[in-house]
Amino acid sequence: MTNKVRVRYAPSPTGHLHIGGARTALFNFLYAKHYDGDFILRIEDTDVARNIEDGESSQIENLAWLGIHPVESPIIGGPYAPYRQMERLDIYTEYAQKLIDRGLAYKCFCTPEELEADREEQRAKGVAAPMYKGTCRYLSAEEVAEKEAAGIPYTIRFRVPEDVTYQFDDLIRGEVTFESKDVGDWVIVKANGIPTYNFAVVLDDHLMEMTHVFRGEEHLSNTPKQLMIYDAFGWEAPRFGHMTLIVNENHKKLSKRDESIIQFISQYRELGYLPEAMLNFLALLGWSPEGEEEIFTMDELIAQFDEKRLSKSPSMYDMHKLKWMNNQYMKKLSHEQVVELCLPFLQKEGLVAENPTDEELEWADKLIGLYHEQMSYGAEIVELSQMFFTEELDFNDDEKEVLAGEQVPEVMAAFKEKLEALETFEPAEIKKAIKAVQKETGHKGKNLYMPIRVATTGEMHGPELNDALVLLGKETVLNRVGKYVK
RNA sequence: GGCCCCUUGGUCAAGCGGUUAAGACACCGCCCUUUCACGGCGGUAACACGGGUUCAAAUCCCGUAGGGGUCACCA
Repeated sequence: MTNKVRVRYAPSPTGHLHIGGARTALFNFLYAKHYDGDFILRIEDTDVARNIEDGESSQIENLAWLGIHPVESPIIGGPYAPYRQMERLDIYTEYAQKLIDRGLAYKCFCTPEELEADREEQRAKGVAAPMYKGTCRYLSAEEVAEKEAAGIPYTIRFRVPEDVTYQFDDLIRGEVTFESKDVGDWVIVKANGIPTYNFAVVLDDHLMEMTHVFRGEEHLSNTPKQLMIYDAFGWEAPRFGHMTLIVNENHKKLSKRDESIIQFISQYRELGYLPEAMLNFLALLGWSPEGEEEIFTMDELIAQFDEKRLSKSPSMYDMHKLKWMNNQYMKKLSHEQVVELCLPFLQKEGLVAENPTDEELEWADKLIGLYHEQMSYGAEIVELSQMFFTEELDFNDDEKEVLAGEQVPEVMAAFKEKLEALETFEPAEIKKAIKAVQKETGHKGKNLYMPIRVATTGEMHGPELNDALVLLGKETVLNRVGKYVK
């Protein structure tokens, strides 16, 4: 047996690829690649009711978009196929039977209602952590046979040993210890014959020869249950590494229902974020590089990834930083690439025609170029360039103050006059016109440029003025300037 | 509430017994730009608390407090 590193990402196809899932997949992937191991994808689809139709394909597709490619998966196949749990049911049944045969698991005929009532009762009595009280634990063979013959549905429960201490050396947290007395006999196979997560995951990880498992901290308390199964079969457990949770601004685990944060990779893709930036950003969520550099390509991440630098405390999801990160990558794009990325957003809003003429295309091309440096993500072009598409400009207090300057009417009148005299409306011409205004009125610097900028663009911060005015068009500029001439 | 994990600036985070306690995002200021953006420079701002151990503690140990996770026939 080789000791090649084998890790996996095992999503349930109950939804699309989530930030947390992507981060988990990425860290497993980086770990595998760093140690020249295998990264595999397994689908945990045992919650039949919650599976959604395109869950699996969406997971795979978005992972691929990020550049995370498994070497074994339900699509690619591999030596440990099948990679969908629902196609491995025989395996789970077989191993569950082995446990029953050895008295390590038993059939439980309690109904969900009974169990629920029991939990309620325990809680009412003030029991801190209600657990299965073991009604069916000591059923005789005859009783079991009788109930089965009567067609009563049953689950299979694991017979949790008494007074066993489960300890493991977490790659991230160090020694972690749990006591078996704190966990009740738990269900390993549901009444529908499908295994539960904590049971199936062990069989699969063992059978697929996983050497390491990096997963979210929410799984920490599942670990003792899984360890019980490894013990029961006499298998060696993989090394676990429980990664920090990604939390929101209230320090709570990101919930898929939380709408304050965009949580699905596909949504970022749709907003025009770049996969390289997302990847880079995700890599910094709960992991830190050795030096001060923060911008990394996938290959650099693979080279640098070190499980010892995985953090223990939660990472707050920082949208600001993501935008900054994406901007870093946007700036590296060529002009053509940015246009390709942004144009569809303008078209979707109806700001640029679906089938633009050459002139329209050239205009849009320049417009996008205006914002290349400052843009955080593709869709942002729409709000950034908003002033090109509205009739009435809105001014905030600072902007109104600029326009209320006493020199404004004079500057505007002069500027209007110069513009009207222009034969061509080109950046260089406009620049000259503004200079002429300066000479004529004696106003310069902010007193000169700001009123012009605000009156024409509605913003104090914006793109290169001369270029913007050209794209705005002489008529519009004259119009907007005209409003401030007495 | 039981169990488990965590605790350095607003946020992420370096630090592994001796440092003026890095860096990044955000914020503020200055410079560049006769404007803006980009960029550059600089600034505000942190070791939760209490006990130990030690010549020396952000770093090790024990408590306390706070936060989080988890307690399903979900994964």
